[in-house]
Amino acid sequence: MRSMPEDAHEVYRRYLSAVVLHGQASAAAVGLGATDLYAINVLQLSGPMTSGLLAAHTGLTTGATTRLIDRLERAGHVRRVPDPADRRKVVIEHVLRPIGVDEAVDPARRKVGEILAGYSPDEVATLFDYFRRAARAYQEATEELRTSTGDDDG
Amino acid sequence: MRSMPEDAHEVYRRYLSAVVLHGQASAAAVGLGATDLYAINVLQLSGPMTSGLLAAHTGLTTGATTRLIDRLERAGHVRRVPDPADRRKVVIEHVLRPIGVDEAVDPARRKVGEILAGYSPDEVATLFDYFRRAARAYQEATEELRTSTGDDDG
DNA sequence: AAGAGCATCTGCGTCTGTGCAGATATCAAC
DNA sequence: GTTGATATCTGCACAGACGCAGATGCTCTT
Repeated sequence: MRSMPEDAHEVYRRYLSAVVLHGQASAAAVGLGATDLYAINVLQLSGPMTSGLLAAHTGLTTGATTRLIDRLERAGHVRRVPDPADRRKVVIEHVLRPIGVDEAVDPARRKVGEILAGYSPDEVATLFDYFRRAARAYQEATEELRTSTGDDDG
Repeated sequence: MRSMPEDAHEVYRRYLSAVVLHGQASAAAVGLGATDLYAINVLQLSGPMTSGLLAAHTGLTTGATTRLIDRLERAGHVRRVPDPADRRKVVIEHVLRPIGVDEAVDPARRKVGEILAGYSPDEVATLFDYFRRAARAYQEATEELRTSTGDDDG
């Protein structure tokens, strides 16, 4: 705690804003809406899942989820894969290289790559350790959010 | 480069997804839409600005921006402040403690705080150095995105 | 093989967000 | 003080996304 900079709060807030802002901007750049981006992130994080499970994760009804998947599939972001074990189910897979997403994200990726290249191996190890831990922390925090808002409120 | 872990790409992708996902989830938890969140992030990053400037930043028309500000102001996220120098202008200020945003973000903040507390002072310094650099990098990348998409495409 | 239950899809109505164009208030120049 | 330009706001209409409820196809039990 005491080792953190004075303006830690502010620095971190700005950092988060920048990351989220960029995420949205890149989504908008390839014609994605909020829910669509949300769903793609869910699929990236948790891996392929059925339509119903995706509905539960996003908090949408199954009907709305079908439309969501329609949009994503039409845009080439996901793929419908029939579940061989249960032919009623449809597994939604995130397609890693859709239309222009990589190109949209590329500038940021290159910039971050350059930044990371400037650190020593030990420092890079620290950073990636943080990335792993923070990813899990945010994932848990997100689930808590969804739980608390999805239960009593609409 | 060579010091990065094998799965650096994957780790970082998951990290980014988690952060963006959490950003959207917390926004949704307090009833914010995509553009609204976007605008708030812009205001957090770049500070108070006029309605027209915000319109330029978000890529919306001035009319849509007025509505956007209406929503944000009604929800208590921003405040309209008349510009004393030019009474035609309205400066939009981000209000730091709106309704339940802090509470929504609190779980994540606490988790990240605990993670950061586990690092040595040197490591924390490295992390915050990264936060600063990365924030700028993402900000620049976002502007590049907006420029390339806002020019020729709608 | 028949019936009950589950997962996903489709039709329809509603609500929100956005663009467009004109209106209003203010500033700058003469 | 008047005129032209600028910044923001308002009326109207359209497009997109969502919920609801019924339909379809599949699975499991009997």
